[in-house]
Amino acid sequence: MTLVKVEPKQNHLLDALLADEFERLLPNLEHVELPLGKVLYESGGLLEHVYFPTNSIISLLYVMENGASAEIAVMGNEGILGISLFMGGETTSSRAVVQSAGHAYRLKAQLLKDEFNRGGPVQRLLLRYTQALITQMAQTAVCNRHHTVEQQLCRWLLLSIDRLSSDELIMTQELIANMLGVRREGVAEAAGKLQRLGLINYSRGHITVLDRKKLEESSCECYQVVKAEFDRLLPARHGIAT
Amino acid sequence: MTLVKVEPKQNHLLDALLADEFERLLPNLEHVELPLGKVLYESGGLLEHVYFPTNSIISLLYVMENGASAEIAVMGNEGILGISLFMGGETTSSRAVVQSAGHAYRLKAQLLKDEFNRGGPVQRLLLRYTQALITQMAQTAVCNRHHTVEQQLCRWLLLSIDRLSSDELIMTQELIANMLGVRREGVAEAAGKLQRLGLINYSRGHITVLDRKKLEESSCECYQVVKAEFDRLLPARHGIAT
DNA sequence: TATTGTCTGTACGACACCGCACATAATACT
DNA sequence: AGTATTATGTGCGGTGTCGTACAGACAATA
Repeated sequence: MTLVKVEPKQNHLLDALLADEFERLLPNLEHVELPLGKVLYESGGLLEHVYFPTNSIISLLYVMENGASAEIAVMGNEGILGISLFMGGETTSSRAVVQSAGHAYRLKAQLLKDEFNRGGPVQRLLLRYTQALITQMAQTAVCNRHHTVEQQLCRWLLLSIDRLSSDELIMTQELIANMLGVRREGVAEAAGKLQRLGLINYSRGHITVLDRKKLEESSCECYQVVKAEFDRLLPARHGIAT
Repeated sequence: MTLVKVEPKQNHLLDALLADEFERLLPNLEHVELPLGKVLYESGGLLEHVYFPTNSIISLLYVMENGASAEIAVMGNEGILGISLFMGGETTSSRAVVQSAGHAYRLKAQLLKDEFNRGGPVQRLLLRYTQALITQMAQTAVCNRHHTVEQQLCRWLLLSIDRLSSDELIMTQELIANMLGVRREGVAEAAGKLQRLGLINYSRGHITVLDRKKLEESSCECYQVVKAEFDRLLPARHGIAT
């Protein structure tokens, strides 16, 4: 996998779409840079573009009245940001934040909506992705209820490196805490333990996954459930078929 | 509102669908009884029918490997059970259980799928409902992270009576505990407090909401967020328009 | 080099919830 | 009526997380 060459192929969903009649939209794709922390959608705001991340990660974050937050879902090069556009809601009650800096292709909202409304394979693929996203949200709810910070941290790290095709993350513990909806100290404790066990290496905002296998073992079942569902609904990377 | 007369109108979504070209499906609607605890879908199983609850409530429940459970979403006379059918997944990783006994109309899976694939207003309405459901799931995730059992119990009671158009529930604390993913004792404690405050009346499986207003005040913001989103996406009850 | 700001590690009491055990109360059964 | 079953209330120690506070470590900059 070439991570240097930047082209639409780097987003699997976009790649699959382009393989089909979606191709005519290619000139409308805009390659944009997404700096860490940038807010792409604000809760309740209008969606002007949809985003296909390539080497970036975007978090859907819900921010409560008292300022506390929790991550709802995360999307990277496997998906698209902005599903509420074609789902008919036009807006969401959550915020979209760049969790890992990188790039994405973006497309004017109306163009994607038109394409979706044509029905056919493009629509089916987008809906399948949405279903995968629903599974992720549901599992997040379960995970928040039953699992420890350490387990959740493992799950979160795995979901992140999967979407980066890399084993290094640029991410402070403070930010991870915001995502998981826990205290920074809780993340520090859990991360410290994982580091002592040799699963990861943590140093001032740079996390490196050293032992992916053991990380999966330390994670709760939620990671596997979500991954399996994504693999099932969005197999390989091409072919909108069916 | 006539709760005695049983007809498709008693499900708002179905009602809206029937108002349109969906009418031809009327003879295919089957009126079924849903006893408490009946499992309509099992995790990973195939969906043979979709259900439009009238005076019943259905819970989407995720059951973990160790047996612990958590409610993902709840649906009543405002919605439909079986969205993963037209979303393309065919199956879900959660279980659908009757949380409050009653009735529903059901329809063969293929018939709904065909109707959905025609596109147009029927499809748009089903997708808008799905988006509302997504909001509910997302809010459940947040709620599980940040709110107390007491707050969640209030939210849960409100969501339930809204879907029954009644102020009485038939539901043991044990079952509520399963839904919320907490211990029965936790529910007992919270319910006891609400009862002492005069908000509800609890007696061996019969809950009566006495002071709905105060119940809303004791609930977390999650209830209002979900309700507002349902009202926004599925206004009034008729008219598929737009 | 020195200083400042950022990131991380650790400690302590408080609190919510858990798991367990058991007592009480209401209902169903015979 | 008496008995069994089910539903609910309560208490206890244990644990995970919170809120707060603070100290150390590293990085950037001057």
